Amino acid sequence: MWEIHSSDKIRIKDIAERSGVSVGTVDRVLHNRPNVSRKARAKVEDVLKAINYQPNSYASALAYNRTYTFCCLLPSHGCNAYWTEVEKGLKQCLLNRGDFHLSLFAEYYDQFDEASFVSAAESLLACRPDGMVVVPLNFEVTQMLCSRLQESGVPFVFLDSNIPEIAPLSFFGQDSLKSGHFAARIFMMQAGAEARRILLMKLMSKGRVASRQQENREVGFRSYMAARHPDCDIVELPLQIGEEESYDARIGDMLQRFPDIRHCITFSSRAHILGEYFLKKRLDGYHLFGYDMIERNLECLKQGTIDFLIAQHPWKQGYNSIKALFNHIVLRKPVQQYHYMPLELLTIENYMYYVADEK
Amino acid sequence: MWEIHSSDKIRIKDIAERSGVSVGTVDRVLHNRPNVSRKARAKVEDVLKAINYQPNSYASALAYNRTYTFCCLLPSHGCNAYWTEVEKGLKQCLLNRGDFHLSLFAEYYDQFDEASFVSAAESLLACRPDGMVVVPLNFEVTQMLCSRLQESGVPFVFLDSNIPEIAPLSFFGQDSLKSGHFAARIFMMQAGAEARRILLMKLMSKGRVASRQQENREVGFRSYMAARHPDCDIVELPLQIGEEESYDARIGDMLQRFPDIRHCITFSSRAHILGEYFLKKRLDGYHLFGYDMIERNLECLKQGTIDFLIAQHPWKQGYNSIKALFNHIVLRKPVQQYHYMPLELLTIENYMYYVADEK
DNA sequence: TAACATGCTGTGCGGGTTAACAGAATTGGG
DNA sequence: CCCAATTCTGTTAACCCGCACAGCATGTTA
Repeated sequence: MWEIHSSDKIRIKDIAERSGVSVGTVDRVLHNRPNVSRKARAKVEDVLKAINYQPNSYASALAYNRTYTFCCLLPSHGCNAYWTEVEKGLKQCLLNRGDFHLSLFAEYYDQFDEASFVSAAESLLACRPDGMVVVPLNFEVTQMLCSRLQESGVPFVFLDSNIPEIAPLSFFGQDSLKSGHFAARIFMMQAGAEARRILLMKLMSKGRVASRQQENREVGFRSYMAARHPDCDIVELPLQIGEEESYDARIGDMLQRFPDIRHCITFSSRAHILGEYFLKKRLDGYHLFGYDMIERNLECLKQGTIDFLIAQHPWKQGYNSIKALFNHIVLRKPVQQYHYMPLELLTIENYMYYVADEK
Repeated sequence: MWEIHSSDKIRIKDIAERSGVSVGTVDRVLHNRPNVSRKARAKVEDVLKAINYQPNSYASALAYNRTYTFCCLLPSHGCNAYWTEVEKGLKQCLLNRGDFHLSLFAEYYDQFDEASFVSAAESLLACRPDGMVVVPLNFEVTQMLCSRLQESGVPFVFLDSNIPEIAPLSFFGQDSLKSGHFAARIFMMQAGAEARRILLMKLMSKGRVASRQQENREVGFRSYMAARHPDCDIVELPLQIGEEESYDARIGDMLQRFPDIRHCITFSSRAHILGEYFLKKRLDGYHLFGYDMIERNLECLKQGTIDFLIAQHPWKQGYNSIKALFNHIVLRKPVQQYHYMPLELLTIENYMYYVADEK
């Protein structure tokens, strides 16, 4: 019925033929070398525009015989499964492009220490990168790094959270506001419109909400609630990172104080703190909504103490960040500016088909 | 903090060095050529196993200088958006591999005419394919084609629906049973446990359910319902393909006959038939659950007459099918046997982040 | 002394890059 | 209008790379 051929690919030789000049002239046009008459340049450019020429990237890389250095600046995370997945994605993308000479350098910063961001950035700049993946901290320090990158013409992409004013080459992450909306829709559908009180667990660090994502999702969530369920009381349960031994008591207190609570939600990736508590205390009848497909959350999902998770596709975020830099810098292909991850809902019925990574 | 290099790649020369033989011997082992002592073969194979050697695919393809022909056998579909997406995925994957010499031939068959399957298969076999993508019809005719492929050692993958007994190289599609489960969970969460009657719209063709997917999803759905909501009455509304002019009357009849129905579901991709009816008649207060992100369903989702869709990722199914054949045949890489698409729930809040395709 | 095993060398695969050079076309000045 | 100087253009060839494969001389074993 139909057929296509990948070798319909256009070579420089074909362009030369179609524009009635020699390969030498085409080459001069492609590389902006001098000694091309206006007439010849126009003819070649016409053909180039008409056929959207994509040079054979392997052959090109082969001939250039150049190495590229990418750097990435991430929050330090220890055993945190989320950032580990991001890292795996970054590395996998690089290794998948093994036919090119690529290097990837990474540095970590402390999310609650601006100075560590600056010094990590400094040591990455010393690598003279051709491109960079940055997980932004606040505007000031991120801006400081990025303006230096822009000065030297080094493209960079933002991962996880965006700062549009700085205008990265590309952004990879989730739309936190919409994510909060979506969570609210599903959460309240389960709770039922008649639910009068719900619990919001917040993961804190040094007195502040532990991540910007958490903050923004909550904003989206609350805007949906204000519009659709204004009478529903949202009880907050803040838990400090580092004070794990106090969690059980604080959760117990809260549930005792508000015995009508049946539905809990968190915008952090640690729904399992509540899930494991329910399991340990053999509490039935609680419903729990959380974020991120990490080991401990998955276990709770299987056990039935977590009902819903929203996946963030950390692996894909990492993979696609490097892919964007590669396409832009090495292949000189155009790159989309915003890449929002899908808002994927995971339950006991469908988690097994959530694909974290493609080989 | 860490660094990796894609050019840590191992070459044949490296293997020769590490196993203490010459490149000639490594070559003989790699290609199962004769004249290699048991001792040398063992040494080389040890190294190969230890480092998981992946030859440079481009260099390899270059040296082979071979062209590969893939064929695909699909149901004919006219303007049907679903299969059009599958086709786009198939083509894109081929074109993305433009540095190799690949051809793709496609033939269509009539889903309700076994003879058309046989004759389409015949004309594809005449192309002497190196690999094939098949959307199975029933066991008999599919088996007939596949046994001939197996005889001549031509690998094939199944797309959309699987026939495990025939043991394809790989399968790409959704787990219909689990999909029905998942749909039931979400659907009944919205309907509420107190719902006593729901409507199930079934798309029919020549007196039979129009697709196997539809059938299997319904099985999954009903098994969940039987277990959790045994008292809920499932009213069926069969609509014949080709009798579109009768739809409105039949829907109207049914809704009048069962005025307590508020929640409707279909396992076909044509939820929009109901959605557009609700819109046209300005009926409010109905809830609708369906499948597939196609134009007309999307419009209903935006208008609010469809609440939920489950996406099937047709583009990815097509893309990954060709990718699997390519990896197996050209790159000689191992291929996973089952590839179930994620069960992704789409709503007005998150549909915009459903990514149909990557460039 | 065969037959087998091994190391070594060389060639081709093929787009893109780059440079060198000869010849053609154009320009500018007398 | 002619003759140089300059600019442009086509041709050619070397090179990038890892892999496939063939040929041959030299070992090694049965």
